[in-house]
Amino acid sequence: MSRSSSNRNLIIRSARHLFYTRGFEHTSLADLAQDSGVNKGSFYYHFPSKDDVLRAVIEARLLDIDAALERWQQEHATPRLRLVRFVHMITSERDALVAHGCPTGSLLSELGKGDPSLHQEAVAILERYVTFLTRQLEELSLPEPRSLAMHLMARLQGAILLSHAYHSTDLLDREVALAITWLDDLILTSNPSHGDIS
Amino acid sequence: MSRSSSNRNLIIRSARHLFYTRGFEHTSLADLAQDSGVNKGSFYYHFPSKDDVLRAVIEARLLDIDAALERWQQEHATPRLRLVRFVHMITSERDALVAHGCPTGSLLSELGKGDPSLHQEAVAILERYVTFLTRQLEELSLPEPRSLAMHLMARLQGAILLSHAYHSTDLLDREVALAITWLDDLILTSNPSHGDIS
DNA sequence: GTCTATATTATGATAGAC
DNA sequence: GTCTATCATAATATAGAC
Repeated sequence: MSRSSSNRNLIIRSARHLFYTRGFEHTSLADLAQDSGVNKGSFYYHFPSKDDVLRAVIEARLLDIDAALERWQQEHATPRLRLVRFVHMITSERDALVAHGCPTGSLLSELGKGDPSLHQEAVAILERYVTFLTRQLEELSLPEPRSLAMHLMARLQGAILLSHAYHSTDLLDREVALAITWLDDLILTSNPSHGDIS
Repeated sequence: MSRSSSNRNLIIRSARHLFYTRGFEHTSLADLAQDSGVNKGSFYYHFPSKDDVLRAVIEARLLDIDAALERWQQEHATPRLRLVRFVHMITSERDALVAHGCPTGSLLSELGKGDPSLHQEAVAILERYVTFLTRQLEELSLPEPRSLAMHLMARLQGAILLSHAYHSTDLLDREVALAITWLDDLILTSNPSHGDIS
């Protein structure tokens, strides 16, 4: 890997972290330069604008998400287990979520007020998860799987928002447990045969 | 009402609108001056800083919310009807919510990354609603009423976030209907006597 | 209380040597 | 590809006349 590609990656690495913890607008190029160790002047060699750093960050997240979803698809035998694995992602990230909110949700919220083109790119992240969830619910032969996927996403996004507002991990844990229960009820009442496999 | 108080109110009025539709950070004092018709120079006569304009906006919203909750308390005979009235607020505001998100949720999200003291003031808005919901659920003798109130808030916040992201009123309407169903199930299964009153 | 400047600072972005 | 220096602008905030 060439030096330039390395510096480019260092910038993206720092940007992922800072855009999440401080927000996109609140992170200056100076912050990024300091955190990454890359000189401010080199910046515009790698990216035409600050917006494009965000685009690169979103692209990097999409790659990570695709890899994770693919992994879950392989590692877990049933759709139910894959759904549970998705919800448990929240438990494993709980501290960061309570401290800084959901990376995707915050981005959506921040970009919702600004550039529509950037907002669309943030929606693409959300859509990756929704598509994954929809596929699992479809495999369970549940009716209107996409609406169910949206419902699950909405519950979790809301749970993270409130947990962040109140700085409460308990609240987050409770909502995660409720979501799992909801999922199980959904699966068992609609198609009992899926219950025992998982 | 003196001239100054009028201008102060004009500023707050514009700020409520612009902070909501464009976000706090994205609204400059120049924007505020233009929209309100109040000269930029007069600004610091009425407010020590831009942050204090936001504080005034939050205060104004708190007053409005308290008035609305009080009204609902009077106008609706049962806790269930008050809860339903709360959820229906979302339906009546649907266009703005889909276009700009939830005023409270956006503010929480934006301030979560910034000044902690301002963030706390935004949480106070949320808390007003949560307290109201908790009281209604308490009157219905439901167990852990505050957790249930948080759950309802989380669902609705999440629903608004996704509806805004996807610009979908249908999604919002579906989630509102689900929330009402959830409420009714909750009330009927836990204490059937409350069902017929409403 | 309101208005016309103006100070100050931060930030995204550029120029050009190396 | 990287660095130093600098520009241009926009935004918060202030000074002071009226």
